[in-house]
Amino acid sequence: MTLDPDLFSDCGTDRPLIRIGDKWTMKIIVCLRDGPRRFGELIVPLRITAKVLTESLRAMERDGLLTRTAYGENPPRVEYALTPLGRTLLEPLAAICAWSAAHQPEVLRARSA
Amino acid sequence: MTLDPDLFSDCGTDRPLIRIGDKWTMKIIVCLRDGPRRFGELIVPLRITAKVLTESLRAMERDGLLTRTAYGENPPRVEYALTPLGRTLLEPLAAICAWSAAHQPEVLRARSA
DNA sequence: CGGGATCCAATGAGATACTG
DNA sequence: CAGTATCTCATTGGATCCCG
Repeated sequence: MTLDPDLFSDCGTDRPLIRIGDKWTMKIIVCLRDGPRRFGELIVPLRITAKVLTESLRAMERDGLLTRTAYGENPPRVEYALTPLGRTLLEPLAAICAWSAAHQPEVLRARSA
Repeated sequence: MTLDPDLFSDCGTDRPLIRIGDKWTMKIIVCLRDGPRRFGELIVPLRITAKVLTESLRAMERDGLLTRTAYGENPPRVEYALTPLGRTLLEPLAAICAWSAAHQPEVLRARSA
């Protein structure tokens, strides 16, 4: 059987809906797993610049994956927290992590050959 | 509890091992799911240029996800097939597809708001 | 502290033309 | 048919400086 020429026509854009494989989305999800975090708290483990972190957080906020809460204090304090929707991403994330953990050596062996 | 500054230090590179979210890898896996396919057969549903398809296939071959078999015929015939390792990617792929199918409307609603 | 503004480098990927 | 060779462009992400 030959492949359907329109096999991927229902994908909307040509990218997957959520850029699940981009550099930051999944790592941010992991960082927020155990509760809300502040901007400066996220910067440290991610080793990300403020600009890129801001862009990533805004994009995830637009998609309903997390919420941004600014408290009118001085110095300013802002907290980011996963929404229930964002939390559902933990499941496919776990599947990818499991695959990676299970097959990483195999890939590295193939790559070095 | 504050975040471990070295939370992601064991990730090797800063990218996930397999670029599971890049534009082509997963789509190619889907195309090869039901058996070997020829180069020209892959081009049609993917709507990809020959150059990019070649690059993607070579990268996946290096990682041991698929095999390339050239038959010494004229006109040339080349077939690509998933390895057992490549086939194991179908599982996390299914998890992502399930998430996308389940939550796509929700994301689109958030995005348009 | 939590950004915004600006500039810049690397990568991915498309278009086009050519070939064994 | 199954590529290769160039060229070009858009996007991502990093560096640096500045601000309320």
